[in-house]
Amino acid sequence: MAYWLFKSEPSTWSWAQQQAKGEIGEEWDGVRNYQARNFMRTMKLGDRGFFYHSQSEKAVVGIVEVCAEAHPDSTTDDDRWECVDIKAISSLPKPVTLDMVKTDPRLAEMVLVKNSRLSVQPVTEDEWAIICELGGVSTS
DNA sequence: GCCAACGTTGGC
DNA sequence: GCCAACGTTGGC
Repeated sequence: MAYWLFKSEPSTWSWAQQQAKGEIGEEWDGVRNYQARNFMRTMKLGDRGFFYHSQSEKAVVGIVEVCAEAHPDSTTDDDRWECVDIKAISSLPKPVTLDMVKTDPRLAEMVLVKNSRLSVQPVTEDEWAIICELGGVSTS
């Protein structure tokens, strides 16, 4: 299984809105960046991801699961753009802030730190475990 | 609200 | 195919 990170401005699409969608999940649409799209194309059903709030909050706030593999983005007629669907799994007991990520030397190589503008990013298994630990989530 | 970093676009 | 101009993003 692969791990990812989905970034969103809370004012555009928040974790609360994502959670309200429940089991049905929601299209991760609106991505207009080739790198981000390419990552979504490689995602498989059941892959896990972090939900990150950018701008004011700057913290990983929840865990999501890919519930539909890449398909055309319904918000555009441009067939270059595809997206996956994701559903909320659980909130982090303790949100992991960007500050905490930057402070932890084990997370220095995270894409979140290295390329903060990329809206869909891969996360390594190690990084996944560390952020779960910092967030108070059991990884079992 | 500013600005740096980055990606995309379009003219040549 | 290169590169300058422009737009967008996101941290501060």
